[in-house]
Parts: sequence; structure tokens; C-alpha cells
Amino acid sequence: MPELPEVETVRRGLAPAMEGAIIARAQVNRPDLRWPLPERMADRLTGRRVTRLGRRSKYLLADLDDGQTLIVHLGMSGRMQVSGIRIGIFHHDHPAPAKHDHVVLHMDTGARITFNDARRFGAMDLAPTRELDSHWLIRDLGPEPTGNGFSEGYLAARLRGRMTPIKAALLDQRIVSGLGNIYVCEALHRAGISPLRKAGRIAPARVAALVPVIRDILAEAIDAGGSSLRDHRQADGQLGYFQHTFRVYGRENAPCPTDGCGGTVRRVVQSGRSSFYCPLCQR
DNA sequence: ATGTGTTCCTGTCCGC
DNA sequence: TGCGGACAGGAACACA
Repeated sequence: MPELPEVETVRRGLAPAMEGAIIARAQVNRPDLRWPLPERMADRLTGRRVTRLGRRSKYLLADLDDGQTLIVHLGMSGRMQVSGIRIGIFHHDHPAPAKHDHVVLHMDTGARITFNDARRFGAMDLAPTRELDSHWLIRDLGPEPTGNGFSEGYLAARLRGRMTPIKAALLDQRIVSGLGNIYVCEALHRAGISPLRKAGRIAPARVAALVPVIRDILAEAIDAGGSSLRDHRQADGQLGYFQHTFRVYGRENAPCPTDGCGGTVRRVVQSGRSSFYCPLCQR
């Protein structure tokens, strides 16, 4: 499900309920998600104060006061929802336990953080905070697309000589981390680049143009609270609304929204995943 | 090294 | 209303 904007949206919603609060009780309802959960996870979380809730790529990172960090990935269908706190004038009551509520953190403030993941492609691990950069899930990640490391020069260098389609290259988390199927489709449309084009065969000026396009689209999506198709919810349960601005994703056979283009959005499957694009204005 | 297809799991939707 | 198949926002893994 979630790509960088959805994870960042969730992080922002969870932070007020988690940062500074103590995990009074960690409820772990099954031994595994995509992989086994950490050994004795409930014991190791109980009594710990969350000092900071960060994010790297699509990973949420909850730093704890004992030098460990809880790493959380939402996979395709994962949600992290907060209850038992007041947001503005609204009080979010605790919901009834639901199917696929795999981990629940009961905070000492009365807040509750529920990790629900039907498909169980999500993951959690615990690792020393100072060793996070060398953690096997983190170490090979490319730069954050919103950061300085993701520059026109960097991207050009990473794409040079690559015969793989640009679609696959942008989905490769080692090249740039945080993009997924939706935002790659949308960014390529805005940049006028076909998802089928070989990554190493894009004119330098067009590669350069891709960088600000990706930055802008992610920033806009975060502002909109992410994109809610099936699973994504903000931490307070609200829907994101960036999906209403999709130009091509999920719009097979719709007219291309580019001014004066007149093309029709097509869907093709690339390495097992749908790509939506306009064959007229994306070359 | 690089590129591609398969796999994990559950839920939903669509056509018959 | 039921049933089968396609498809879903991710990404590790096996293999050519």
C-alpha cells in the first residue's frame, strides 16, 4: 500500500501520541508478519519511552529510551492507527479489536497504537539505534527523494547505461527510496517520459526534469494526507485525498489530462505490475 | 552485474 | 447468491 507520502502522513499522525510517551504494555498477537517478529518483542518494548518517531524511506523508526529502535514497514496493506487521544475537539475512542490487529501498543497516556495488516507483507524489527544505517533492511536504500542526495547528477549517474525500463529503475529502492507504483506512474506522466523507455536512453535534460517532478509530487501528496485507494488511512483513520488528483494511475481508457494531448491512458504490465501512461505525450 | 518472473497473504471486485 | 479469476500501494528471492 503505502509509499513515502503515506508513511510520512502516518508518521505525522502518530508522533503526537508516541513521542515522549511510555509503552505501558505491548500486545503481540502473533509470532510473525512477513518475517518472525523480534525475539521477546513484547518484553523488550514494555516500559520503554519513545524518544522520537522518524522515517527512512517507507520505514517508520521509533527510537526508544534504551538505545533500541523499533523498525516498522507497512507492506501493502498495513495500517498504524491511534486511538484514545484528543485531536482538536475530537476524541478518538478505542475501536473494538479487529481482525488482523497484529500488534497493539498501549501507551501510559491512554493512547493506543494499533498495527493492522491483512496481507501481512508488513514487518517489524528491533535494532540498536546507532546501527540502523547498517541494518539489512536499511543499508542498501538509495537517497530520500526529498533530500539533497537525490540530485540531477546523482540520478543521471545511476541511470547511465541501464537497459531496464525507467519504470523499474524508479521502483528500485537502491536507486531512490520511497517511490512505489502510484507515484512512479504519476511522475513519469508529468515528466512526459514513457515507463517503457530504457533508463539509460533518456536525454539528460529529461532526466534532470524528473528530479523536481518527483520532489513536487511527493510534497503535494504529503500535503494531501497521502492517497487512499483501499487500505491507506492516516493515523487518525482519515482518508488521504491525493488519489483525486491522479492523472493516469488507475485511469485506463480515460482521456489523457495533458492539455491538448488528446491521447488515451493505457495500462501495460511491466515486471508484474501495472503501468498507466499516455502513449501520445509520454515518449 | 543486470534484468525478469515468482512468491508471500487476504480481500475485493467483476463477469458468468 | 455463489464461484472463479484478476488484481491490489512491496520487495526478497531464485534464476537466466
